[in-house]
Amino acid sequence: MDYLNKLNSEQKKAVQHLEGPMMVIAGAGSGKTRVLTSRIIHLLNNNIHDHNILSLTFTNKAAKEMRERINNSFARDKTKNIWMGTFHSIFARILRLEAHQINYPTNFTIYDTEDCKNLVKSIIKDKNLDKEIYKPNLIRNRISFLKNNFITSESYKEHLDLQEADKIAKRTQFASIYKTYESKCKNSSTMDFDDLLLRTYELLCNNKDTLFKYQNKFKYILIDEYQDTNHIQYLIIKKLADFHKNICVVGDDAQSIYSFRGATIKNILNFKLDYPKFTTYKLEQNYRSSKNIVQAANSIIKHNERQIQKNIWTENNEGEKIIITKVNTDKEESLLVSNTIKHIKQLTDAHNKDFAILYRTNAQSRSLEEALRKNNIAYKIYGGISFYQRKEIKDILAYCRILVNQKDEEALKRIINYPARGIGINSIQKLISYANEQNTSLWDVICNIDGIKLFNKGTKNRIIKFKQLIIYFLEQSKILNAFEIVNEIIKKTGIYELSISDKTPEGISRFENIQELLNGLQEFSENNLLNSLSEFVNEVALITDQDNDNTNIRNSVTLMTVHAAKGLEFHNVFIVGLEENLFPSMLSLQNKQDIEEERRLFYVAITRAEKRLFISFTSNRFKWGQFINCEASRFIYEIDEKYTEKKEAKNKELFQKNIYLKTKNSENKQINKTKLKRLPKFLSSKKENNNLIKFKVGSKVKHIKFGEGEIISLEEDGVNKKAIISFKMFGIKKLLLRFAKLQLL
DNA sequence: ACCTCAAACATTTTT
DNA sequence: TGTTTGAGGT
Repeated sequence: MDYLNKLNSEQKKAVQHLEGPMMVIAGAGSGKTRVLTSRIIHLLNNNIHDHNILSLTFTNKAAKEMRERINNSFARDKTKNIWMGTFHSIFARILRLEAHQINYPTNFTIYDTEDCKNLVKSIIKDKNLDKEIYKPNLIRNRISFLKNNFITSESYKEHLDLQEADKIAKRTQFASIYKTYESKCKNSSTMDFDDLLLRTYELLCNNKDTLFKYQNKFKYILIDEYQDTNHIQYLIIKKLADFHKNICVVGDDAQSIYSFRGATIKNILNFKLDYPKFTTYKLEQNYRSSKNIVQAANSIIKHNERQIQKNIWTENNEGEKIIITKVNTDKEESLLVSNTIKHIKQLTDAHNKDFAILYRTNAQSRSLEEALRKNNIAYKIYGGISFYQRKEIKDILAYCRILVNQKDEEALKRIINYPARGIGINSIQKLISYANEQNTSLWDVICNIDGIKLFNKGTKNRIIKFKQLIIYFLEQSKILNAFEIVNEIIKKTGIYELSISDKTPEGISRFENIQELLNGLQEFSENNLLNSLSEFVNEVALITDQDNDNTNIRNSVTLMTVHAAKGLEFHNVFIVGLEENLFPSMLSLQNKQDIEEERRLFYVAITRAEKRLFISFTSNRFKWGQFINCEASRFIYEIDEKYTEKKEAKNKELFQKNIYLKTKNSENKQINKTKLKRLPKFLSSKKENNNLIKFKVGSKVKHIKFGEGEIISLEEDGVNKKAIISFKMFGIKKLLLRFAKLQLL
């Protein structure tokens, strides 16, 4: 009963709730993970079998953490049958078990976002469509959006509004692309991330026995980060929980920040409609942050209308006030941050790992990096391209994927001419077209290349050689483990030679990455003796960088976007770039719901801090080669002044003048002068000038994202000329003409 | 098949 | 501004 003693009364109630639907509203820093793990321990203590428990999380890391904590209290053999993992990994597991029911092989492989984009690209090319109208990224996103709302290419026909939108955007062939995309995935025995959810839902809808089987199996369902579930996830959960209704969802509506990828706060707000007899527990005590930080966060979030009422409080110390600083440029901001880190390290026993710098967009990291390097402060940037998405890694993994599933077309396309073996783009294109015509897989065409008259002798021989190479690896993979087969692949294909001989800095880093992959593989192979290659391929497809995180070992300052920081905590947090058009983001300004999401994002940022919080904004930001005039974010004015302090920076070199939040007029005059000086430079650029002048009130325009619209009015002149446009599909938006890239119709 | 250079593009991200 | 993409040359 040790685990119960560590809980407060509300946590205890939530943990001890055994039967029936329940929702835990867990404020930031309220011990959410502890409640989840304690609840699982409590279930096990009450003789509920491990194989009857399903626990869903959003990241592998969260799942791993929970499992570790549970294994501290229980012997492994009592917990090993808990189904604990991400939505995607759990559903992939179900789909592999039930593959025969949905006409898929068990060994299907998974397309990541890049593979999907390449597939869309090749479909568009194959259909001879204009890639200016059918932008691969846009099409992929739309397909993903539809799948996440349970709209298949078949049911798309029933959604007239969606078709209308495509018609307006002149994407009349969208439905056909979608359909081809679906059938190509099917024919290559591959699924994209969205399929893992969509196919699971279809499986549960179409196979009553299977549904009963899993409804019965999962007597207790726990879901973490419920506010981030999207529609299809909601549908699946609802189906699975429908029989026992022992569903426990944990989340915080105030931390819902993923609506741009389909998460809907509705799922948490409407929980009561699906489970009228539910119980709510509110975890309102914050164990993480000082009083100042908690109350400042409360003062921000209360500006949101759509939320569940709660009162987050803490017994922690008052703490230091939040320091808000205004600077002139992003460069100064970076210096301010790095100097402050240095300063705190001198005054206290803080280490690099106790600091985090959070920003709205990845692009902001550059100047911060520079300043940290200058000050010799070790840092680590999160985000950007993850390990498994690096070209050199994906190329090797593509060989692995082919060995697991020869129909995996995107994998085959990656390796057929890598390393270069004289099978050029033309030959590959011919192979693909032929495969499409014959409605067969690329690999089948390669296997039967002898009977096909499309190629000359040389090309044919090279293709046959490639085929023999793959067949050799296939043979070898029967006797070698994952580590050994990958070793064989990189030696035999020449990838090893190729990468070790590249002595450029990038080449060396690529070689190191390959080494790291091999190290990981060796460890994996030792732990998974059976079928290790296919298991490795399956697992790796759903793994991300954040899962192998090693911040604490490396003792460096953390740089990341606010999104990436969710769930983490640091003693000292810097939130930089608190400016209108940046945080809140420009694209969110016209829409109240989007602004509320940005506010939640700011709330998440604030609540990462345990002891000290620093917020800064600049009046000029260098962006895309130009200085942009900025004003303080509205969010700064929303923090109750009781908890903040507008402070003069210590470094005289940085701050010759007193720079305070509210010195709006005097400060800005100075800045406007510098801005004006730069103006002629922009105006002398003919292209820029013409582009801006041609837009008049009443002009019909087209925007890349918002589609067609009409300019209602114009504001300001010169570089900052803005247009208020009424879009047919997206309503009224205010856009900076310089960035909007509007097309005159 | 490889290189070079200019144009285009760039806004949050997990699986 | 930096990076990526693709066109055009060899």
